[in-house]
Amino acid sequence: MSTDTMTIREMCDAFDVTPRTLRFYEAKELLFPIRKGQKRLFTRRDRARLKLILRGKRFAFSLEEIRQLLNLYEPGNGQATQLARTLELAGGHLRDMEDRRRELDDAIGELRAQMNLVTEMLNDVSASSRAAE
Amino acid sequence: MSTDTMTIREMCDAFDVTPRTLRFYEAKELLFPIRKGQKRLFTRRDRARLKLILRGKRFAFSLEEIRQLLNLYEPGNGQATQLARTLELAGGHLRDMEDRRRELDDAIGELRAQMNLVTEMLNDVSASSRAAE
DNA sequence: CGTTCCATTTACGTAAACGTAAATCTACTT
DNA sequence: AAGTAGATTTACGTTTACGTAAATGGAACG
Repeated sequence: MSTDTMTIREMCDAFDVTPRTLRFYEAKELLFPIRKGQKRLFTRRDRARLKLILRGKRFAFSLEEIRQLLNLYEPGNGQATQLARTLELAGGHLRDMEDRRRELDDAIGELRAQMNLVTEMLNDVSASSRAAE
Repeated sequence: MSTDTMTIREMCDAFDVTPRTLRFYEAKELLFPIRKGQKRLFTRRDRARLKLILRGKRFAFSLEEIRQLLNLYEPGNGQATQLARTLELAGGHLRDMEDRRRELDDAIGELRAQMNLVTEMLNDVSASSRAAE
């Protein structure tokens, strides 16, 4: 089987980010690449986390918010009270995302309506230009 | 009928932003409040734009991107070529938002799955603690 | 008329998220 | 052994999106 870990350059190519970004995320404790001598090796876990990080960014979550949310996806066999707390947080996050989904649907609907208006305006313009010949 | 315009304070209360933010958006040409003497008066148009601005921010658009997108909602009776260009831009934006919706749906699905896992873990923990009595 | 209360202007400050340059370090390669 | 090509470290720089403080300007109130 293949290496299962990726170098920093492979990561950059795969996710379209810079080395600086990956090191920055590591410094912020969002990623935990292992070290082979001096160099970083990114694991499957790092790749999963990076995917979630980039997704979070597209929805305007700060890196600090993302860092906390990442724990929801790795609730490392804790105490019952800890698991319950995780569920609580996840529930709040879920509601947040559902709200965003509604907002996004609204935005899409409004944009479509607006595009229809513009299309009509365009038809009118070209119709009147034909009539003027 | 009532004034139809709002003071800066009324805007701040209505949209939960600071005066600084509204002046900043005006400086960036995202809002165009009229002036009554020294003071700003925000119109219905400004309120519609602000709503779109805040929405855009929640989806990680930069103010500059938002400024350009705002024009899609006010295609001021231009030339046919101009309207066509607007439609083009709007189409791109629409695809972008539809992509985001798919991504958001994925994220919601994954989070729900994760919550189910945690719920099971929680059940197991409390079951084993009962069995230990 | 003096005070109080906002709004405005101007300008410097700040947090987040990296960019970028310089020096060091390996690891090959010729 | 010398070169070179990529990775790392360190540290200062930059952009975006405002925050914040100081000075100024009406206007409304007692």
